[in-house]
Amino acid sequence: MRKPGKAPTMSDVARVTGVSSMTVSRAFKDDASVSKETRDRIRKAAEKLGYVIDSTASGLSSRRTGFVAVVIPSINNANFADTLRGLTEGLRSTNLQLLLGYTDYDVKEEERLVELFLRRRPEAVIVTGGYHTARCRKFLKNAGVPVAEMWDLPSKPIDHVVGFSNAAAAELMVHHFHDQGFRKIGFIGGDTSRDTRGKDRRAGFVAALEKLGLDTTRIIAWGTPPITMREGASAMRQMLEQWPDTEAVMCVSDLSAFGAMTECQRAGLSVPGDIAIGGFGSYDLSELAIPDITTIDVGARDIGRHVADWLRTVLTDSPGQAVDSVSIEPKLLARGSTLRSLQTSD
Amino acid sequence: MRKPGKAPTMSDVARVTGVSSMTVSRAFKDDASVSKETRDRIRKAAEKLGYVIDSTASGLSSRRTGFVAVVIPSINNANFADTLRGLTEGLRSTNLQLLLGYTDYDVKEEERLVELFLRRRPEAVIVTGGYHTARCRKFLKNAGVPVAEMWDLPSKPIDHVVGFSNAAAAELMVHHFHDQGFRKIGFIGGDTSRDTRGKDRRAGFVAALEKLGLDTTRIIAWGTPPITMREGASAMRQMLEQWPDTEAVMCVSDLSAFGAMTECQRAGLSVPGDIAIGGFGSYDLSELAIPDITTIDVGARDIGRHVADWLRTVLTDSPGQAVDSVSIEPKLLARGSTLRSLQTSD
DNA sequence: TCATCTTACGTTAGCGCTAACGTAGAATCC
DNA sequence: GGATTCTACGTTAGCGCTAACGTAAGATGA
Repeated sequence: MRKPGKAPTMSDVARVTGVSSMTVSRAFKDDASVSKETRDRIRKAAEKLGYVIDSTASGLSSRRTGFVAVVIPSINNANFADTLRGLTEGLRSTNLQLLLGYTDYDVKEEERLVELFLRRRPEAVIVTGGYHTARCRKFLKNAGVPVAEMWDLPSKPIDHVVGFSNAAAAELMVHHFHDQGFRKIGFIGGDTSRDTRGKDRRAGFVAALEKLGLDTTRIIAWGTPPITMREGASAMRQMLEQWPDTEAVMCVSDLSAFGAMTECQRAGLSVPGDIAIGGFGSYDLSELAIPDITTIDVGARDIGRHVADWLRTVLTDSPGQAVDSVSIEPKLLARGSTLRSLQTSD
Repeated sequence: MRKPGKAPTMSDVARVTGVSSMTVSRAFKDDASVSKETRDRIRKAAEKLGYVIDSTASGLSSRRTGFVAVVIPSINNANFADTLRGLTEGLRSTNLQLLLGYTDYDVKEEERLVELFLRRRPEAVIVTGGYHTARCRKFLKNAGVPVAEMWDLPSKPIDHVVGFSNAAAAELMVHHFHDQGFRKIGFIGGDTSRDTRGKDRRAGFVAALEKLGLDTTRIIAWGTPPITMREGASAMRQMLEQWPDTEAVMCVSDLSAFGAMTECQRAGLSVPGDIAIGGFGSYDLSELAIPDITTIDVGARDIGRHVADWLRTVLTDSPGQAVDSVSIEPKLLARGSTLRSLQTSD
């Protein structure tokens, strides 16, 4: 820790280099008109002084903070991590910085975060999902900056959208089960009051079963989202107790699917011989597990990339030409956990 | 998006409520002396106007930004997520906000992030690990704010430290292997040029083997940290090819351990019957896997909590009384993947 | 009863930076 | 060769807020 006095300012750098502070300011921007020698002199003096430009002050003055507020449900989730990766990569060429927050799947916490973040005057706000508290919606609408909702296709978008239909994705899995000859199909997910994307998946699951004329009662809701592997295992235990003749189970995520599958295996059931299991999210885990787990790839990284593309257009390149919202097409990855034809003899 | 004009300021709120902007400022702080009625009137007017206080300006003026910069290697890692959770919980009572960045295990990227973050004038900086570029160290030392290094016990700490010895943790695993009667012991990890904690674990592994007089050559370095499940599987394939008589393998993380274990199982080897496998980090996965995987719990959440405790002391409560650095004691969790006595007959 | 304290505000002067405009000197043009 | 353009800076004002200080009116004390 540097003790003596306060941090050096631009005028300090200006003084030692014999220029005005405005020239120092210009020397720290890319497009400004400063001669190369002057710029190098200033930069060198700044580095020697330990000067670091103060974004707080420059943001106030220029009215450009360089912040993009991003709110995701969880920081420990391969899918959202992929989206963030796409975002980060797409914004690397800009000088925008992510102001990142996670809600733990709580819209009230989202509201709190959005308010906190808006105080920082971000140049754009990116939220996950299309469900928000009324107050949060108001904040986002009044923010005066571009807003993107991702990972969902809200019926009443606030502004820009990059997402997919969770219900349609769930339908993919149901149809796959049906194609494989399964008829007694269950669903494992968390408490739906929080995870709205999980709720949409479950709704899509039920709707698809109804269209096929199948039983829609085999549903276990267990645990607070994000539902863990352990909770997936507990849920499967309940499922087997309540409906022992279940032929296939769709899980709200790959993690719970893995937990459910290991629970079956511990109970002496063969997957998919005795019961088929599908997941959601295309985690590494679902590819490595034995058997590998059928899942749905939602193109998480693409979501981030699309959001970044839109951001660059709106914030820098050409603010005029609006980019349309993007609808991602989820893909089913059929694997061993639901394919009896692939099953190796044990 | 609100189109007309600019965002309302404090003076706008002051005007409609008939007070000075200073009173509005006070109405948005907790400890200030404003009558309850005036405060309520101001708050109500502000909400109606859609006024949100501007932290950029207040930070510049008060020289307190409310930011705590946090740099972690990865956002998709249950361990660091737990640490962040501990931090977030510990700071909830304050009005400090995390400015979060991830390095992808790259110290050069850490340097870039630290410089970027210092521009925001955080009130403290928290970094992961004790290895930094020279320029990054200089930044941190000159920052003029408290700095914490976590997840490691650096020999030359910059300021505060909350961590554990990765080498000692690896030793725990080696001794466990030895106790179980294993002598031909291997190590699977990523490219050590990046993941310095992984490097320390490997060094501790080698040192422990040497002390026991065992062969230290069975080491596979494969993949860029964070090493994935898939890379763990590939590494195990190489291990079995090069040293088919290996009895036990320590993996740098639970993820690679799971990949390695499934690779063995696919190859028809029994775990732990033919080969024992240990992981690191105590992920959910290691408990659910079949068999469950012996691992090392490093108290990730405690690390975050301790850092938060220290932060509260240094930044608010009583800046004078220094808190000592904290050394966490990793714990070995012995499980099925290394315990032959527990093995069930297949 | 008057000095003293307390409460609840208002005034003034910046925090460190940059937008907008100004300008001297050199380069360019026909 | 005078008008014009360009390059490389400097000057001025102000972004929106708060620290520090000031003050009027009521409360308190002996």
